Amino acid sequence: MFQVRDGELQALLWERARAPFSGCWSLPGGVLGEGETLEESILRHLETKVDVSEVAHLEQLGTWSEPERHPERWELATAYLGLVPVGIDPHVPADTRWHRVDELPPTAFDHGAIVLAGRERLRGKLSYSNVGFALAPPTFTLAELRDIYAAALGYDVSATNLKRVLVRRGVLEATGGRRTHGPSGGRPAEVFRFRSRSLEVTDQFAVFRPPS
Amino acid sequence: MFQVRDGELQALLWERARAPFSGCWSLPGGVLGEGETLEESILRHLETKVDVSEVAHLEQLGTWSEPERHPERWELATAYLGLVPVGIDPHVPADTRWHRVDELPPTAFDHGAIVLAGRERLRGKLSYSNVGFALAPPTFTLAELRDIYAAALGYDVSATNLKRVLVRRGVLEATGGRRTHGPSGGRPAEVFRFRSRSLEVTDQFAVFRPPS
DNA sequence: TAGGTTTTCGACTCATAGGCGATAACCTCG
DNA sequence: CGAGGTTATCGCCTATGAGTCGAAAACCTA
Repeated sequence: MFQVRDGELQALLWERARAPFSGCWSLPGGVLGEGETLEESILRHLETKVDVSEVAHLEQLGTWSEPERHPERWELATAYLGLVPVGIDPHVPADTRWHRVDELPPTAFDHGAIVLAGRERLRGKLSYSNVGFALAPPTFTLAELRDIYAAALGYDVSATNLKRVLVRRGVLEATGGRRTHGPSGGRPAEVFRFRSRSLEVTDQFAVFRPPS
Repeated sequence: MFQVRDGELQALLWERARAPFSGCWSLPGGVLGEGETLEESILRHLETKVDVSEVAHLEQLGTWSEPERHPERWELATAYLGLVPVGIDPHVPADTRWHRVDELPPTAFDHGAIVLAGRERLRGKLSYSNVGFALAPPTFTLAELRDIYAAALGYDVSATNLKRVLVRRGVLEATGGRRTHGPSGGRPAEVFRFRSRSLEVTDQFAVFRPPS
């Protein structure tokens, strides 16, 4: 589970009280039940940590199978990538905390590598899809969206260019409203929203394609 | 396993002799052994069908977990995408055949959907990576490479543009050799090869990025 | 109403992609 | 050996999308 918090990309982890990896931080999840779908299972285990209705996007990341990943048992793990919009502060249990992806604490198993794989997946999709909807609140100004993209991508982003690109692609649309920033004044910003709140991929990256 | 054969993208399938899905066509694979990596397992099962040293690229595609996918048992499947270069004609058992992905025969389980998911993954990566190396022979002319791309992508491709794009990206390089086409004459074509024969992703698709 | 602040717009440059005709370099056949 | 056919390649053009930057717009406070 990823969320942009305090201007940085953070991941939800819980601290293990028992061996193996006691004291290390671990991804939320658990054992797959018989006759259960992987996605059902993820949501079932997630419910013990957060309100799953706040998860705006969920997709399968991959399956890790190295036998050494677990010191005691032979156990595969299928990881999912989940995104929570900014502005939501889900209630989490005492052993569970958000951690900056850039400075992960010691992690259990291969969970550190899985988190980094999830970040790369997210970064790629931000460029060629509308996944941003799952990180952004329902409506937002361009400055706010720029900060979200910058946090997730890890580098500065120009608000001018971000708007042009996303509007041209039909990903963003103006709500018509305006919002003023704070006590310091400044021109009120236009308020935008994502046209769709389900994953859509930009087809423009199909290269070598003759314009039909 | 995909290969471009007779100018079309084809997938390797074997015909089931026993229930369930007797007479339907099935993906090569089998049950994961204890303490085995998924990739090791795939290669082990594949060895009974083809010479695995001819597989130029192998990557995990995803894990399918719907309980209804198997009529008798509860069974997950992790699928891999493998690519074999043109020109190789691996010896396969009697029950195993290549099938055009565009006209799949009746398939067992959800294997039809898995094949189509693999094709989409391949099509995407052809645009933003050098995966072509795994479909092309060691050296080739541009006309040959164009035909491979056209077969995999499903639409015509211009050789002029293909060369320009792949050379600019540093994916292709000329060997210096030339090759003449056949009895009908014509200017001899330049011979190319892929600069690298392992997967490399074009970074140009990271949009919103200021040129550092 | 002046000055500060933030947002937005427009003009420009740049890089990559795609189209098309011209030319190059081979063949075969008379 | 030259004419005509065939295939490959190159050069020039256009189109499109991305990135930069400065100017103007629209708010605030003093």
